[in-house]
Amino acid sequence: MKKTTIKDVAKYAEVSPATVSYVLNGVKKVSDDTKRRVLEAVEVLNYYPDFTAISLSKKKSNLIGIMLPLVEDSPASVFKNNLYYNEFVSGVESVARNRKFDTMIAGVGNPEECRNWVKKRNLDGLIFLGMFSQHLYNELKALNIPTVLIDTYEEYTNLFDNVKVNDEHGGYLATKHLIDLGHKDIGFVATSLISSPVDTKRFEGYKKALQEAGLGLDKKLIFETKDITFDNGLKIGKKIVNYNRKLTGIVTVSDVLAIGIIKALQKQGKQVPGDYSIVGFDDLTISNYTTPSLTTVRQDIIEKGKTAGNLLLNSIESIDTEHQTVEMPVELIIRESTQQRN
Amino acid sequence: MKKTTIKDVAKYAEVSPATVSYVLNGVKKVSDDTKRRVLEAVEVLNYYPDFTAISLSKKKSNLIGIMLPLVEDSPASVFKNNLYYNEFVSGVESVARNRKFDTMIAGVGNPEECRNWVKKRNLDGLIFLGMFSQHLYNELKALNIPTVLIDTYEEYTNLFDNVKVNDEHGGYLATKHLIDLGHKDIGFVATSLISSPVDTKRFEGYKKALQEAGLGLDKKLIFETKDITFDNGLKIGKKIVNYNRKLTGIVTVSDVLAIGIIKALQKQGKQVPGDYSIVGFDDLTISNYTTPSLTTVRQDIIEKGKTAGNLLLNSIESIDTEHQTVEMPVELIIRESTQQRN
DNA sequence: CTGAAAGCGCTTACAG
DNA sequence: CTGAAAGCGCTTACAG
Repeated sequence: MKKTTIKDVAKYAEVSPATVSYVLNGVKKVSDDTKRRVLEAVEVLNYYPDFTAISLSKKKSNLIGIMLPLVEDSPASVFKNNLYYNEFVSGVESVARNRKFDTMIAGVGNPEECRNWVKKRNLDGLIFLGMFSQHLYNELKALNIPTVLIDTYEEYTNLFDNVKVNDEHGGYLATKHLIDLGHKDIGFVATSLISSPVDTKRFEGYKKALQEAGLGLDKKLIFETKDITFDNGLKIGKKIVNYNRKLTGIVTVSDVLAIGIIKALQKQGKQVPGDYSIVGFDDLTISNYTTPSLTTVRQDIIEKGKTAGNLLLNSIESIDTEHQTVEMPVELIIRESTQQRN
Repeated sequence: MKKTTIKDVAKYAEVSPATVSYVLNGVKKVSDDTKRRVLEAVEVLNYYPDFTAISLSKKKSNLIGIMLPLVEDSPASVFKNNLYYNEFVSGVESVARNRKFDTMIAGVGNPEECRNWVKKRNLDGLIFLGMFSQHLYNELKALNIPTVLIDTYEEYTNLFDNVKVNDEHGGYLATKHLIDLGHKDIGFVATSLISSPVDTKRFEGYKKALQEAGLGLDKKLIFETKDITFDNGLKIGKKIVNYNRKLTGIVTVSDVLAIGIIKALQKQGKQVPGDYSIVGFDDLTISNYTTPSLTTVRQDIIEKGKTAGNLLLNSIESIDTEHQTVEMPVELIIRESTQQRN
């Protein structure tokens, strides 16, 4: 079955291919009569323009890329551990689809790889999910294509569009909630306070809440772990059970971590929220599934993806010309993992 | 920064663009000396061929598509509920990447949409995740591009490559496990035994195990629900608590359903596995996170994605010319949601 | 308002 | 072994 091309349409409508292109692109004033004939031909022949050809001649692919950190040579494991990405990608995809863009996903190992990918596929724009080296951002800048960064606080980051979340407020809400429930010995679990600006922000909120309540900051109550995995949550949970410090409330930087901690506590015969009240962060779909279900700071991740997608597309279509930073709101969702202190 | 093209390389190497193309494609015998000069030029100029152009002239895009059922006009909600898809897509992506293909994801609303997408983007192959109408498959056949179907049992399905799982054996393993633990009153929870062939197969396994053990089949112990969601699990769980039939073991067609059921049982003050032993299906990442963690029939979903990807790419590259059906193995993973009957 | 022609960056018979 | 030329399916100054 031979593919219908613009020539076929032109022939059928008895005009030139150029004219067909004009009406399809809404460019120039084509007479109504001609327009009608072309549209009819398109209809009859069931014609759909070849994006590859359009892409080549317009130098625009209608394709955006979402870059993920590459682990073990494939984004697979990232997806497996980080339920968060999943929903984010869906959000982006959904706005892209509505605006006639397709979206591709790729893991980025090194800056060269990223650049090549953009060149190879003529990507119109990029969304970066996760943290990358400054070197990469320099490359990006040189590439000079619309780019939006997610959850970055680094300085050189202002050169791009940004979507982030009110992390400080999130940390504050979680901590305040525990304080309101009567907890006084509240721990904070994060990946790394120095290398993760996001966690640092949340920590600021934690400190602020403590301070407001006249509670001191006990450095012994701060737990750091390498990255956000269930297993790391497990480890911290075990540590907490045998800890030589009083501790009844735990603020966490991620649901997955919180779930791991709860699981470990339960295994050691502890009750949540009976013995420990725990707050997560993100409100993943699964936070509802666990027992106890998780009290958490919700960020609307799909909405975040949509926002990033719209920002990017606006920039591609020159609707917004200046770099913007959008901060998404955050909300405390109270479920079963927290309760009044005994 | 102007893009480096094949002409630039040709000029630098003092050959024709055609020759550059030859060496890059390993076609025809180019003299070693020429080859060396070309390769050097490529290196020096940091040249990467434009896939868009290649795609247009070769009529091959090095792009494969994964089609998902479209819910609410976007695949977003599908992803949100079906943690399964997520891992599958990662598997496909990972083999595609290794074989120099990129992969795109799209929701498919109707057959036309699907066809247009293939034409628009010159997709080389398609993977279908989920169930679609026979009408769609007819369209597909007409499109005549390599296609692999996942988990289908319908007859017209033999016209394509297939990847499925040993569903019957899975149902058997789950049921046998409960029987071995002393359970005699074992329920079966599925979506729809008539409209879902996958569930029917698993049900066959369930029946077989009962029969082998000399246990009768009680139709009152079969629960059907519309689709696989946590909420539907919740509903069935509630129903089970107040059921007028003895029931201590539950075989389920999905982890998400099982988790919902457990949650509902726990809410009503029941113990799992104390009062009920429950077996899931899939072994999603999160099955480890719940309390109790889930005994389940594991299918290696990432591996399934990889298999589908390889099948598709083999077919695209004419390595395999005949339609194949691959059946993936299944394995019982015993965790905390099942125990000896009291 | 409409069309001929050149161009986007590659590939591939064909000729030599 | 190498290259000139036509072609893939579009778009877009430019001319009329």
